[in-house]
Amino acid sequence: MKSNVTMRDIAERLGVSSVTISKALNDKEGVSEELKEKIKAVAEEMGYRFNTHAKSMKEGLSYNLGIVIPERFTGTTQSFYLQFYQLLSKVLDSYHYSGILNILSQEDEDNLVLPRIYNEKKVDGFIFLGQIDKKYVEEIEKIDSPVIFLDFYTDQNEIDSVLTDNFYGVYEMTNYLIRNGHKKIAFVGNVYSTSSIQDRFLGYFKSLLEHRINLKDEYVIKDRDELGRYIDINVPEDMPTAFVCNNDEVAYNLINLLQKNGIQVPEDCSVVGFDNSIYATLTEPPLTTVEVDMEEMSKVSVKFIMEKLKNPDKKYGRTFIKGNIIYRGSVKNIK
Amino acid sequence: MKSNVTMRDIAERLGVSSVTISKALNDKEGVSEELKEKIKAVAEEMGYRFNTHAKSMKEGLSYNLGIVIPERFTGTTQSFYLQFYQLLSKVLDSYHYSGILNILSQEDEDNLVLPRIYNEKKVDGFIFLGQIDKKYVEEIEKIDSPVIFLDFYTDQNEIDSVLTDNFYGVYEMTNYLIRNGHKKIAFVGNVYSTSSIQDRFLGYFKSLLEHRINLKDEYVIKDRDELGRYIDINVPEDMPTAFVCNNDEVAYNLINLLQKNGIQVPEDCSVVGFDNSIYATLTEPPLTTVEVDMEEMSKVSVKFIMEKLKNPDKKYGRTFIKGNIIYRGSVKNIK
DNA sequence: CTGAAAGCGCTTACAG
DNA sequence: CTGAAAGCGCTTACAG
Repeated sequence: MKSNVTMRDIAERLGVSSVTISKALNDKEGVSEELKEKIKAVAEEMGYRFNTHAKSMKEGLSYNLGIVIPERFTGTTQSFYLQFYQLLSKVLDSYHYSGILNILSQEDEDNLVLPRIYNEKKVDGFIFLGQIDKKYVEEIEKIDSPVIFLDFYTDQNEIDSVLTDNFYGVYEMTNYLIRNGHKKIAFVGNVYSTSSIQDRFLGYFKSLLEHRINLKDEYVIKDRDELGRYIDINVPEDMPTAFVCNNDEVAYNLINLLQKNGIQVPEDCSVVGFDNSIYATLTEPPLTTVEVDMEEMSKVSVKFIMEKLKNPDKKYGRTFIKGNIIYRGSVKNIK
Repeated sequence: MKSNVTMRDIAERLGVSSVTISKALNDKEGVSEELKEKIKAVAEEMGYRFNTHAKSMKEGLSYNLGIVIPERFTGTTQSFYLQFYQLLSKVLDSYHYSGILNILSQEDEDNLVLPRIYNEKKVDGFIFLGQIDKKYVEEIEKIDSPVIFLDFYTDQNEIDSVLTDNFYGVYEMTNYLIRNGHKKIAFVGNVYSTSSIQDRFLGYFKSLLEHRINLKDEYVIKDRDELGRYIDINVPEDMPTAFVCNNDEVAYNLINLLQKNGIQVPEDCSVVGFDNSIYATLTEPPLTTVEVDMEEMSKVSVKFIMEKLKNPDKKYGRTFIKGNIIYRGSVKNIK
């Protein structure tokens, strides 16, 4: 297969002009059906491959999107955002777009250096994943291409973001526990750590409020310090019948801790998580948890970018995508 | 920031030609140092962004590489290849290249459809990750751009591949067990399942041979059927003092199984894994295992592509990259 | 239905 | 040290 076959080559071979080739290959008006078929056949036969760069230059579109993940979210055990990238990549494919991954180094983030792919016009827009430094967000706002933030928002800036509905996810989960007869329900997570955890806590709190259950101070249990480092969990003296954990990993740790102390899950006490990550299937019993709808979030993010590409002034603000409760064995009906 | 600033705009502003701008911005010969500095300053000030597509069209290079992962390796729990993509992406960055992820759907693999990014000339070469159908490999060989296979090889074809050294990894691990006094050593894995597992088994076998230890049939224990589905592990009657597992997940399952039967690790018996995946840190005690050197494998793969780009006839064949043994608590010295 | 002309934004010889 | 000309491979009006 020779790679240097151009439309002109096909044109010469058929004794027509390259304009006609372009029209035929792009299924545009103005070429007879017969000629069109012939052109397509010859193109195939000659091993013709379309040169996107020529089109890009004409149109000013690259048909690529930049997906940016800050370096600190890319450890060996953290595949959450990579998973997102993979889904985004699939969605982009359906728009005939491609995704370019850009790991944002801590250095570039600190020095407010925008991604190289921006300065080289390699992409038509960006999706930024995860929490990003405020100053850097201000820098991003200067970008004159569509930008969507996925799984992050900040009130400081006018940004469009697509988020998982932390609040309602935990709200519904807590309702579910209450329907199963639980009243002594604890929340595990540091409310001052991230706004996701804060929202999850508030969902739990709203459910308690609606059911006239008092929020007890000792039932809000820290799992990490304010810098995000995990600390030992202190099980309260007055044992709850259920624990709402801010994520699956914490639920996993908690269950191990409880079992070491001879407390059986779910017989003696129920535990629920959030994320439906690998940890949710590693506990015995497996965790009832909230599955983040990454697929829907990816679809919505890309759709927004495409709309903004057509209409740059379009604003979306914050868009919340509901997750689904995955029912497994870690909750007991105690009615 | 206006995006439509071109070299010509800078040229007009400074009363020089766009050729001079090009030379200055690319640090080429033929522009006085003084003018060069001035041009760079004005470019910065005008918010100039380089248009890669124009360069690509001239040179026939896209400065992008396609990273292809078959769909079946992309489940929620399988982040191994995504991890690779991330590392590759970083390495590519140092070459001023970008990586475009392409999930190869089962349908396209079955129908021998090459990635769209190939037919659109969006990339200068490909790195294929993981095992791929023979017929599809034959199709890939027709690609007239550099191709490297990462973590896969087949004798059927003349392909260049970068592989983890399964053989020597397990060989050294088994030697390590023997140095610690173990003689009754079992291997856990189905030798007929994949060639990686086969090679790991052979490494184990070589170590036994060198130490004049007989290979016992009942010490080669199946963990899955030939289609790769996990089956129950049968612990042999004559209990080994150590188990060499073909990967960490299997080691994790084995340890759980042993502990359920009242056998303590490493007190009663030692267990080692392979991969240094998340499972290696989830066991109690954590697993002594072989860490695949993904970083080095990524570096080598990209380097090969770059060399092949300069010299298309260059052949590398199979390149093995050694992993490192990570020593943790799952092995006991029984001397 | 078909095509000649111009242009997208660079870079590469080559001439001065 | 500086620049005019040509070309990379398409597409978009416009003319016939």
